[in-house]
Amino acid sequence: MFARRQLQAFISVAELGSFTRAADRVHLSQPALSSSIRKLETLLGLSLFARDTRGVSLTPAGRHFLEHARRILAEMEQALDDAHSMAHLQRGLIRIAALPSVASSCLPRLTQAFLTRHPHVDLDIRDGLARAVQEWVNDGEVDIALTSRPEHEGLLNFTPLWQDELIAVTPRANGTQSPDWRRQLGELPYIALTPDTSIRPLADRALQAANMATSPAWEIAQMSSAIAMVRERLGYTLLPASCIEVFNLGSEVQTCPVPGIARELGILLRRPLQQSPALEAFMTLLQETFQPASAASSMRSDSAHASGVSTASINS
Amino acid sequence: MFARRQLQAFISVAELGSFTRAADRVHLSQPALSSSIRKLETLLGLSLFARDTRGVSLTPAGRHFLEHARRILAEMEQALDDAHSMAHLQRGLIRIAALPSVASSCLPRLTQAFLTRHPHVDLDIRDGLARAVQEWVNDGEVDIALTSRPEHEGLLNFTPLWQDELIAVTPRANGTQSPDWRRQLGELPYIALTPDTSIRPLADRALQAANMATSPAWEIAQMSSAIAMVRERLGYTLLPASCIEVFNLGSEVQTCPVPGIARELGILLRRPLQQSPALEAFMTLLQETFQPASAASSMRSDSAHASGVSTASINS
DNA sequence: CCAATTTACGTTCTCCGTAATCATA
DNA sequence: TATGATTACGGAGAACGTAAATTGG
Repeated sequence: MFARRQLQAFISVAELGSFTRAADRVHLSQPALSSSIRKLETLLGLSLFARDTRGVSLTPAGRHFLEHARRILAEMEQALDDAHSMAHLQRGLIRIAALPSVASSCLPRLTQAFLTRHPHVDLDIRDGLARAVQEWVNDGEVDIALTSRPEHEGLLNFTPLWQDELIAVTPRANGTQSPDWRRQLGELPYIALTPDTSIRPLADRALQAANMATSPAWEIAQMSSAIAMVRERLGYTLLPASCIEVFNLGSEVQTCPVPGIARELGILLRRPLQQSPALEAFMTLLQETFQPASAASSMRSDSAHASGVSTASINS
Repeated sequence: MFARRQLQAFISVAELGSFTRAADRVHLSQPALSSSIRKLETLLGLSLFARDTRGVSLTPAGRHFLEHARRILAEMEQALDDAHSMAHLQRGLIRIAALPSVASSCLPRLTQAFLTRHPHVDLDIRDGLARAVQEWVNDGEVDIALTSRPEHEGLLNFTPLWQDELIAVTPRANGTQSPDWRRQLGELPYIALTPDTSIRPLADRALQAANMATSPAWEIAQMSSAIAMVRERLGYTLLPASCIEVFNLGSEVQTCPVPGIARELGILLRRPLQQSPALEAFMTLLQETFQPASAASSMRSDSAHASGVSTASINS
């Protein structure tokens, strides 16, 4: 009851003062419209129109109901419009969290690409250290995060997309460079990032694997600070490769890849997945960016509804 | 689309976070509810819920639509309530017009009786001369009028209910009273009401039929003024019988019925009839008051809908 | 007789419940 | 395995259109 067409029919009859013309406007046969109005009257328990062979006019109750009907219909139309706008990405909001390294390397490019495609969707981006990012996803404060794999997934769902190699950042040596990164370090102190970063456990593992001391001489939160200390020859540090293009390392510093150990970066979502069309489009962009060739390996996208409603899901 | 139950179903699922429990609440089988939600999603073109084996949760679009759904549903409920209140005479308004003679004689009693039956219905009563009353009905300013029969009915519909006899109001004679009203008048001047009253043409016809002069010595708008003039022995006047119980005639005045000539009083409506339940109840009261025995002569009341919607009509 | 609405009736589509299937913890 | 959602399918009911009847000028 109170279907949309029924209300439109009623309003049309009220406005046109004629069943015949109203039936024409709402694309219904005149008897069907008559029956529809009669249903409405039965439902409400009173007459809405004063019938006369020469057209019809509203009863007082009908006039009163007309106001309700207009409000209901307007609200319905707006709900439809809103939903369609969202579905067609004419509006929407994605709250994105990212590690600082991601936020300062590839995320800006992704953002730019996404906004070019969907200029009417708002992006809310915040950056933070791994632990904070994980909390945001867990608490539903953000819809999606680009971060490292969490230790315990729980309700979280991590999909790896790319790997970030570690590099050793050392003061520039006077002699020739050694291809072995461990030779470069010599007896320099270890400038570590703080334990709440995603780099720190990785760096420690790399040092351990190389039989080197993991006890840091310094613990620094910001990568830029660590680099500055290296420039002053206070020690060496291990950073994600992506930071090379982010920071101005300067001539006093040289870098050397640390093979074998890499950081998994990817998408962190909370289950159950709250798929909005905008988020879906963003994940499609991620997929195209990081897996341009294969579209069926670890990312799977399947349409659910014939009418364009699709539920893409990314699983590891 | 956007049926009431569908919105209730959606809201229930959103609130309970479970199809099963929501199905129980809205008295639907769980598959039926699932299908109903699916229809809604197809209509809107997006997913409203993030499905998970352990319950469901709203997507951002779903959260947004929930606000719309609540507003639409609330408006629907209120429209239903309003209509039912009107239908059950828990509220309503009747705008009534009446001639001064009616408004000061039988209408107050009718009003009292109606308000006793239906204390929640508002009555808007205005009195005026015949011409004005007719205009009000014609312009839709009132819903019903208790007045005399108009000269040209046109879109108007008059149903006679009772007759108002004419009486001659004369200064008290010293000698014995004559049974013939014409003897009482002697050579007294004629104090007439103004031509826009319904009495005047009637009074003139009565005088004409009795071969008496119809040229008035005075023309007065208010009956009370005419009576006061008779008390001063300025002449005689012809008034509706109902005014006897309205005005304090005093001992200086005596009245005498004028047989044969009577004023038809009744209901004046505009076509098409705008039947509200309240107006219908009022007309039922009129019918009972003026035709307590016969219910089928000139007043006909027939039920239209099984659900209590009835369309009473009064035709001559 | 004409214009407009209502009634009658058959077809089609939708809604809904039962039963079976699927997915996940 | 147990819980909860979806699919499959069949019947009851609603929506709709065509055609005939009704009403009032």
